[in-house]
Amino acid sequence: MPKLSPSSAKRHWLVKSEPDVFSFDALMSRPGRTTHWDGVRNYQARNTMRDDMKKGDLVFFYHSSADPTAIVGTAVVVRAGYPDHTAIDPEDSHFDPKSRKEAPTWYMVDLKGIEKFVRPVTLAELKGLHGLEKMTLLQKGSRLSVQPVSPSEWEIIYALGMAKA
DNA sequence: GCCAACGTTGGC
DNA sequence: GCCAACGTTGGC
Repeated sequence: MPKLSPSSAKRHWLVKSEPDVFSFDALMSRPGRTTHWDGVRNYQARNTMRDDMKKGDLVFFYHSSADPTAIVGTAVVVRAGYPDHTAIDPEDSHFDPKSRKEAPTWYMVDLKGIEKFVRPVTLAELKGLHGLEKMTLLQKGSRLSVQPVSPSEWEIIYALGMAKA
């Protein structure tokens, strides 16, 4: 028998990062391959991190403003949403005077890198794949930096990323 | 560097 | 509540 699953099924997500700012390799080089996903200042992405991302959920790591733009690896949520302390630090570039310690506006999660893809799965390639027509990343004008990935989308992309060339 | 698309702010 | 102006994102 499989282990009893928690109350809700594991979900899948995608986070964007500019590799010049914080790359997947940088994540894998951190102690414990783990980082705070801080600095997100968009309400929809905030809601996702605060309300929906749970420990154990799997995450694609996407390089934006890169050459090429691509999904480059996987991570796992190791801590669910909690207040983003950079929002209440006046010295921090992500400081937001509207956020207060007693009533945080912004949230973050902790991510741990799992696997670097054998090869990047580029945005250009994703656009041509059957089964990804509804993927949030591929919707016109989509700019969400934290977004959902469906189980079938995850399967298609993961298989490509981990396939021996 | 350009610019389309989006989110936020603030005047009214 | 409307909407113009502005700032940001992010592909190209």
